[in-house]
Amino acid sequence: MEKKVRVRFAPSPTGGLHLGGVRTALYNYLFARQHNGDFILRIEDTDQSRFVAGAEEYIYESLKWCGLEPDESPQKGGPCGPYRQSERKKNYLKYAEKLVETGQAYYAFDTPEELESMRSSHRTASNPSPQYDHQTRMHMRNSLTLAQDETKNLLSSGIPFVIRIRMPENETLHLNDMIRGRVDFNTSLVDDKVLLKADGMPTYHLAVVVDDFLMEISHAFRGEEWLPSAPVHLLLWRYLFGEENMPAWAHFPLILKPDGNGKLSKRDSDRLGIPIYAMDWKDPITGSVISGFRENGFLPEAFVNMLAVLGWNDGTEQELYAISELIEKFSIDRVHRAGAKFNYEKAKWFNQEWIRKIPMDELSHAVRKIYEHHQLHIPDENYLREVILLIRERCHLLPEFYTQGKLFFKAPEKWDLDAIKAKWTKEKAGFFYDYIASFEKIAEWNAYNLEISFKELATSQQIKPGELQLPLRIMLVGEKSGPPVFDIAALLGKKEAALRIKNLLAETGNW
RNA sequence: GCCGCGUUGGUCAAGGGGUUAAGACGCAUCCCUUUCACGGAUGAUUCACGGGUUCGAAUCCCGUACGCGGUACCA
Repeated sequence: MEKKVRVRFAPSPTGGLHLGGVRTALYNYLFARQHNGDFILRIEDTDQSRFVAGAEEYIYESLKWCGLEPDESPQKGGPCGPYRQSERKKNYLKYAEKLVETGQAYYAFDTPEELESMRSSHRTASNPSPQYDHQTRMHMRNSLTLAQDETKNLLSSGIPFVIRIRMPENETLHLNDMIRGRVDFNTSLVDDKVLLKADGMPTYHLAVVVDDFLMEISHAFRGEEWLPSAPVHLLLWRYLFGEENMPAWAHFPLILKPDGNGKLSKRDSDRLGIPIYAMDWKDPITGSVISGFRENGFLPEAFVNMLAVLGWNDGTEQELYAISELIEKFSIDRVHRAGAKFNYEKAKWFNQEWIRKIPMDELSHAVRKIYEHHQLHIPDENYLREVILLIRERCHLLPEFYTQGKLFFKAPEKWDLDAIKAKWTKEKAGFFYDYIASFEKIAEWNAYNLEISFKELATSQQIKPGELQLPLRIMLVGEKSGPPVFDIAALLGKKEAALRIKNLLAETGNW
């Protein structure tokens, strides 16, 4: 019988959720959904010293914003709880001890100082980082080198100890990665990783394996940085639960910084002025804020879409996908093997596309929040929608709905006078007075009629209509740019349009 | 150093023995618009290098270079 698909996203709560993390979560989610499986959030907080308050909630909220709500999580619970490794501490010791009994692991009593002295004494130019491995382990203080009673005594005396895996010598391990195919490792080249730390907490290596087993994880997907330690996990599965029960592995490529090389990091956010977290993350210790896509005006649909195709495509020319479509079309074997540089310009393009794509209800809700935040008075929903219709195609980021749309709610406070002053004449002023007067005769107040009467009047006064358009624009909105002038005037309404024209006309009297 | 993973325009990428080597972002020019955008058209910039295998290599093989990741009682 087929094993039920269960996929976990297992971040450590040491800060915000960067792009690589969200993408891993996304791919995990997509795979789970397309196989009708479960998507699980498991918090890997076994390193208490690096634990950052609030980070766990932040991760959960970020996932929710992205539309990737887990089925099981510390917040929601589930049949395999608890979902925080720190609360599962009691699970791990027995497995580590079992490995010691079978000779596949051993107790080690070396102090940090002793470890450091081993490393420094073995350090050479050709071996800058000596490992605790088959070559050095017999020179250290552990249950392999100590007499049995001595080990027993040390253990019962309460002296701190760790349990390390005993890597076999010269064995070739094959990992079948869903993205990379077969990857070979020689066990002699992998060190005797600590499995259980002196504080009784497991390291990641023991914890993933035990938890993946206990939580019946069927597919284990994570970032490429984990590939080098995969042989340890493989061996642990073989020793503890049987290799045949091991989840299928896939290691996703890294997301690289936009300039230069290397993994995208939170420092790049400030340096380049770009968001790299899903949502703003405020570090509770330093108080510094790493900016997020949400606060920069991204739609979650766009953010997720952009991330999905950064390192994956379905082989067609399609680039725009709703999450439901991604569930349908995503396939792990089409995920790229190479890391991808993050490109903020392209990210903005995705957002622009999604601003056009989402339903008006959703957009108007988001835009209303922005306007209310800026304390703009919205007369009614219909007016709001008319404004959105007019400027929607011009916006890349949500805050632009404010910069481009505020003129519909608030008269300009200053005008770009330089744009019209030089070519201004008394005749032009006269034209605008007449134009306002003509408003009363316009049968139906709309952009088309406004334009027709504007042009007719201009022609009758022997002024080129083109020369009058820029002044009209400045009168209405203060700036040279924006949607078509007559559309603006139409939407503003007769009274407001006339008022704005008069205001500037009063100003021109001083020229 | 050692181990692992990579390498198609500036960026994301399709293509997996025969292609004029797709497409998108960005850039440039032009058109549309008497604004700015949007849109449309056109263009510049590519298979890391060296050897093989083959009638034929971006594609297969071997080297090399370069980049990244790992080499913690961090995840």
